[in-house]
Amino acid sequence: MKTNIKEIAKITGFSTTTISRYFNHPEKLSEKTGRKIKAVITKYGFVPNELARGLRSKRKNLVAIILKKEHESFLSFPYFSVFSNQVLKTLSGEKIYTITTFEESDKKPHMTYRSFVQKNLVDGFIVMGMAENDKRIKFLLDQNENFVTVGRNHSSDNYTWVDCDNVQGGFLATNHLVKKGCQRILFFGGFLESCDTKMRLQGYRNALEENNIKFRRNYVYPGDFTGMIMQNPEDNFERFADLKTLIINQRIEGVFAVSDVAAIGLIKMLKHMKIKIPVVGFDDVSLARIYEPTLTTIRQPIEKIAEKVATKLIQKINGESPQSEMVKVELIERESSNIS
Amino acid sequence: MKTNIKEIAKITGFSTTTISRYFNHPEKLSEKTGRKIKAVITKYGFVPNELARGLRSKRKNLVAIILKKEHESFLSFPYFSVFSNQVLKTLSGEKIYTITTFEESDKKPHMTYRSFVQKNLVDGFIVMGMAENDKRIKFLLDQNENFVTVGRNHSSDNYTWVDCDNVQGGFLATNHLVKKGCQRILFFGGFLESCDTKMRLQGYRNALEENNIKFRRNYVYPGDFTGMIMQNPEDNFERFADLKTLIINQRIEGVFAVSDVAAIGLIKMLKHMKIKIPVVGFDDVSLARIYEPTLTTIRQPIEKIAEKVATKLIQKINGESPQSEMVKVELIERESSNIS
DNA sequence: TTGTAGGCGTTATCAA
DNA sequence: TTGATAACGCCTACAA
Repeated sequence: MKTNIKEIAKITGFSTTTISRYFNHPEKLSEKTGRKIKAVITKYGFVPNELARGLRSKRKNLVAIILKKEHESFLSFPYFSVFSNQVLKTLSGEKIYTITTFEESDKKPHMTYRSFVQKNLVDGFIVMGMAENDKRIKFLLDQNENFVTVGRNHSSDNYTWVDCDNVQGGFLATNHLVKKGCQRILFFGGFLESCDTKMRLQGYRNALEENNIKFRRNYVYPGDFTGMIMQNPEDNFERFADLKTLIINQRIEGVFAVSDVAAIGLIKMLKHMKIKIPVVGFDDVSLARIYEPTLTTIRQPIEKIAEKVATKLIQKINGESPQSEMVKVELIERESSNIS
Repeated sequence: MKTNIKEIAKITGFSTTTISRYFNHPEKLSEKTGRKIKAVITKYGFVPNELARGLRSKRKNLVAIILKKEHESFLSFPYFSVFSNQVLKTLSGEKIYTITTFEESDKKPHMTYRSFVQKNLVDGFIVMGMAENDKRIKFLLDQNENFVTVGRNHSSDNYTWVDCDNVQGGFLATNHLVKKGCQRILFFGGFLESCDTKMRLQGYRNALEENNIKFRRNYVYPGDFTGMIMQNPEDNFERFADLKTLIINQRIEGVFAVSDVAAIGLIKMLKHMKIKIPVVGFDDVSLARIYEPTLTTIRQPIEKIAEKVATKLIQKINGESPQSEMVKVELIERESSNIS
C-alpha cells in the first residue's frame, strides 16, 4: 500500500536518485524519463515520505503558530478565526502545512519556541500578540529562525512584520466620536502591554490633541473582557462597578473600544444601564455586522494581513528577504455611533 | 546551538543509546545516569529531532484535521473555533501537535488523506462533517489509519466516533415549539447530505408525529446560509424570495434552525419582514448568548466532544480501542422562542 | 544497566 | 542525463 522511493525506482527501472529528482529538480530530467516516472507515481499515488525528506533536506514544509497560554480562548476570537483561515489557505496552496498549538504553561514564553526549534519540526513561525521587549523575537532572531510577526514593537527594524495602522485607527475612531459631539471619551479594553493597544491609545491621544481635548488618564480603562463577553455576557456586569461609576460620574459621552468584542460587551452593559452613547469598535469582524446595533468600527483587512504574513513567511523560508508592511485601516460607520 | 543526541552523548560520556533511552525508556536507566543526563539536557535545552525520531520509530506525535474545501469559511464558524481550541489544548497536553488544513481543491475528497498517509507525516486524523457513504472513512479504514470522527453515519459500527444526540436535539427543539403553540414549523438550513442534518430532521419528524402533526416536505428548507449570514447579513434577503413566500403563504408559526448561525440569519430576515415567530437554534455557541434576542437553542457540549475526540484519538494511536460515544444535548430556553 | 551496529526513506555529492 | 553512495538524527535489536 504505502510505497517508497525504492519501490518506485525498481518499478520504473530508474535509480532512487532519479525518482527523487523528479520531485526536486524535474528540470534536470529528460522529458521521456519524467513521463515514465509520472505514470508510475500516479498509478501508485506515491508521495515522498515527508519525515525522511525533512530529515535529509532540512525543508519540512511545516510552520507553526504558537498561541499564548493566556489567550486560551484566543481561538474563539473572531479575529483569529478569520486570520487563521486565510493563513491555512495561502500556505496549503504551497503545500505547506500549519501546526497550531499553545505555549506550554509552566515555562517562559519562548521556551515552547525553543523546544520547537530543537525538535527541528518546522521551517518557520508566525508570531502573534506582540509585546515590547518580546522574548520570543529575541530568541528567534538569536536562533536565526524564519518568522513573521503580526503587529510590531519599537525594535521593529530587525524582523519582518505585517501590521495595520493602529495609530491611524485609534485616531479615526476617536475623531469620529469627537465629530459626533463627544468630548469625554472612554478608551476601553486591551492590555496596555500589548503593542496594538498602545498604538491605538496613541491614536486616541492624537485625536484628542488635534481637537484640543485634554487627555485624562482615568478615561483609559484597559483589561481583557473577551472571555467575559464571549462566555457570560450577562452575569458579570456587577463586577464592573468601578466602570459604571466612571461612566456615570464622569458623564462619559462616547467610547472607543479596542476591539469589536470589547465594544459589544460594553454596549451590553450600557443597555443594561439604560445609557445611550456612541461606541466605536475595532477590527470589523463579522460580529460587527450581526450584532444589533451594528457596529461602527475600524476595519482592518484581516484576510489581507493573513495572506501577506503567510506569503512573507514562505519568502523567508525560500531565503528571500521580504519587506515589512503596514496596511491601511478604514472607518466603517454603522449604527452604534449614531445615537439619536 | 542546535544539539543532537551524539553531542549530548559525548558530553555526558554515555552512548547515544543511553541518551535515547532517557527519553523513551527512562525506567531502564539507573537513577544516577538519569540525573546526569537530565542535567546536561536541561543545560543545552536538548529535545530530540522529531523528524528523525518519527522516521525511525513511526510515532510522529502529529495529527491532522483536514477541512472540506466547501467549508472554506468553516474556520470562522463558531463551532469549529471552540472545537479546535479544545482539541489543541487536549492534544498539546500530550505533546501531540495538530496540523489543520484544507482538502486540495481539484481532487476527490479522500485524495488529500491519501497524500497525507503516503507522506507519512501524522499518526492519525480527526474527521469532521460526516456524510453517508463517506469516501474518507472507507479510505482510512482500508489503510488501517488511526482516526476518530465527529458525528457518524449509518455504517457507524466499524470506526470510532463521538457524536451528540442529534435526533433527540431535533426532537427537543421541535417539541418545544409545539408546546409554544406552533403547528406549522419550518425546518431551516443544513445540507440534507450531512448526517447531522439528517438526524436533526429525523428528530423534528419524531416530534411532529408524537404531537399528531402531519409532516410536510415543503416545510423543509435546507441550504448553507452561514457564509451569507456571517459575511453579508443584510444584503441578501432578496435572494430568498421563495423562502419569504413560503413563510407568508404557509403562515409558518415557528422555526427550528439547524444551527445557531442559521437561526440568527433567519431571525434577521424575519425582523426585516416584521414577522415575529419563535425560532430555536442548535449548538449554543457564544453568539447565541450575545445576539439579541438571545437564542433558545439545543446545547451540545462542544468542548466535551472535542476533548473526547482528542482523547480517543490518542488512545487509538497508542494501540487501544476506544469506544464510540454519544453525548447528551439539552434545550436552553432564552428569548428567541418567547415571542409575546 | 549500558553499548554496538544497522537502518528508517530521502536527498546531496560526486562520478560516469 | 543518470547512478552509486553517504549522510541526515534517531531508535531498536542484539550483545556485553
